[in-house]
Amino acid sequence: MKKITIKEIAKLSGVSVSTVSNVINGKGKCSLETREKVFNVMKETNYKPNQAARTLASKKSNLIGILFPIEDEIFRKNNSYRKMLNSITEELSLKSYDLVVGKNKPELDIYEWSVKRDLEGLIIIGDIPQRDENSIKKMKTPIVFIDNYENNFLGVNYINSDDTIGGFEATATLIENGCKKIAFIGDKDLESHRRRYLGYQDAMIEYSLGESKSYFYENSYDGGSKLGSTIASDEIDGLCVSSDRIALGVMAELLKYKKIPKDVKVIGFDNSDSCDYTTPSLSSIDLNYQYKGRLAVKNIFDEIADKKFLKNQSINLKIEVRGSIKSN
Amino acid sequence: MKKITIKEIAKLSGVSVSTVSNVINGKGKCSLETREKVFNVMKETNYKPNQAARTLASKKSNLIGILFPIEDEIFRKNNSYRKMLNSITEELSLKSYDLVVGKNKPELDIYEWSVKRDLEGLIIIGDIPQRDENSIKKMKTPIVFIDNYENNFLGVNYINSDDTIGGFEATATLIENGCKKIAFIGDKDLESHRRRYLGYQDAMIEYSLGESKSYFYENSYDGGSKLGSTIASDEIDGLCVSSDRIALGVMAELLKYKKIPKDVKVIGFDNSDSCDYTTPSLSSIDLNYQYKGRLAVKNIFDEIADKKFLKNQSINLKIEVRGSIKSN
DNA sequence: TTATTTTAGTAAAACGGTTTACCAAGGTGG
DNA sequence: CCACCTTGGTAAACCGTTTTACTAAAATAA
Repeated sequence: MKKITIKEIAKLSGVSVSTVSNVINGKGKCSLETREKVFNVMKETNYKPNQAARTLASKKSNLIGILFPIEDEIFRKNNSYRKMLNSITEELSLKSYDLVVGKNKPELDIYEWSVKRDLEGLIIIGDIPQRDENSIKKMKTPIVFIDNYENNFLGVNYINSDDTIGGFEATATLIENGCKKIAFIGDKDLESHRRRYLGYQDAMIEYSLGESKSYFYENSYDGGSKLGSTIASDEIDGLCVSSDRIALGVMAELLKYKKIPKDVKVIGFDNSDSCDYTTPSLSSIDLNYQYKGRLAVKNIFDEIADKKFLKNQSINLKIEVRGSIKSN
Repeated sequence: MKKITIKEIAKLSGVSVSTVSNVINGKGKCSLETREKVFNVMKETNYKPNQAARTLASKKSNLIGILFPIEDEIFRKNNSYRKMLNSITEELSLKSYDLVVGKNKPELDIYEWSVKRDLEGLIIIGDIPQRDENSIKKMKTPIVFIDNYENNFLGVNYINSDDTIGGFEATATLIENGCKKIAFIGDKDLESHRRRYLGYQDAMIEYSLGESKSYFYENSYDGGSKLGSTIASDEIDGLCVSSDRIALGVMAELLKYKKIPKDVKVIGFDNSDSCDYTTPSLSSIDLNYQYKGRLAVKNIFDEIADKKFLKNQSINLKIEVRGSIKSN
């Protein structure tokens, strides 16, 4: 069976190759009549243009790249990876684009990768090392950073969770549920946690509550667990915890001394799956990765289409109220 | 700055384009001298061959595709997605391949997608609908199925967890830790659970223990939770549970009546993150997705290189013993 | 010595599209 | 009626590689 190419289609529909190309891409002028004929032939023969040839000729690969962080704090302990990937591929598929996943390691030169594959856009999760900064600057195609707290490039779109507001809302929720002595727990080494702490402080001021003790510890279950008894003795009645992991650790220990949510109410961050698997279940702030992914793709398409794009975009966070705040 | 192509390299090193191509691909004959000269010029100019052109000319895209299940039972509640993706891209990067993620939805014709992108191989997770079967049969490039329990194609490589053995090992571990009356819990609708049940039965026979009651329920935390009190009254001392999700539900409820692991020992499947976030922590069988991903890529490369490949491969599962079996 | 093979390399034809420059025919305005 | 635009379409160049078929020179065999 002869391979069916654009030439074949041209021959079968009695027009030139360029006309077929024009029909495919909706460019140039062409009568309705010939357009239909060409479409019919394409349908009958089940012709699909070869992507490599198109890419070579037009520099349009219909491909955007993604790089995940090597050490990924956020993705390590929940399935945001999956949610975001799903929303990205969903959005891309609407325009027949595909997603290519690069291996984010030192050997990879981001710029060269993107040129080699003719990527039309790039999504990068997390901060990037200094070594990559030059690559980024050279890039001619749209770039979107997600969860990048550190680097600061021009002409690059940043998508970040609105952590400060998230911290505020989390705290406000506790207050509105009757808490007076609210503590914050977070990891000082993480910018996201520091921002959430700011939001927490804002809320305490806003609601005229003195700032209670706050605890900074490594972002781990055991870390939280170790804090449990301390918190019990500190007569805290509300806990705004900057990660579910810590929160679950704290809760497990704290439950030995106090009732949750009766004595102490707890809210975490990440809305990871584990939140549902404790008693009481853990209320949490959802980081909305599904939306982040979707937005990243939209931004890239907008920029490809030469529309204006926003330089910084903050993502609203949503609170999932569960048993650790309200018992039903 | 002039764009640097293979022609440029040829000119600068005073050889023909074909010689440069040969040097790049290590084909044909060529003196050490010219080889070095060409390499030097390539290094100086920082030349990287354009992938689209290579693909067009050679049909080698250095790209393999992956399709995740639309409704993914296994990936829904843990981060195997991430682990597998990491091991796949890691393995691919060793040979400068990239991974392209397709959106697995009805509109996607798997075969056409793979032809359009000149994919050199395809990894498909989970069962596929009948509609796709023809696509698979047409495919000329290697395919690897992971976690496909339903379809049965020739010339396709299947990678599956050895669920039966997993069920056996899980049960054996309970027995070796002193359990006598061991129950199995699983979801009858899931083939993986059914296989684990077989392994459970094998073990009970092997160790000359009468099969105790087994429970079948939907694969959910609440489902497990509802079973908790029943199990408490059934005087069970060991539980082989076919998913962490159910297991965590059971444990939460069961803890109201019994001590774990003293009175009842529990083991789950999936080794999800949540296992660490309970007291006691949940022992679990790891499904080894990291290895599955790695193996899938290796199989594809082997088949590309025309080596023999195994038609069916079973993946050993590893037990993570935690607090729900042994207290330390 | 001559015939034959090997080595090192080349020119040109693919690969399968897009894009540019151009053209003939038909319509329009002055 | 002529000059000019619009419409519908084409031929050929081009995108950046790989691959095929071929050759001149050097090495080896007879």
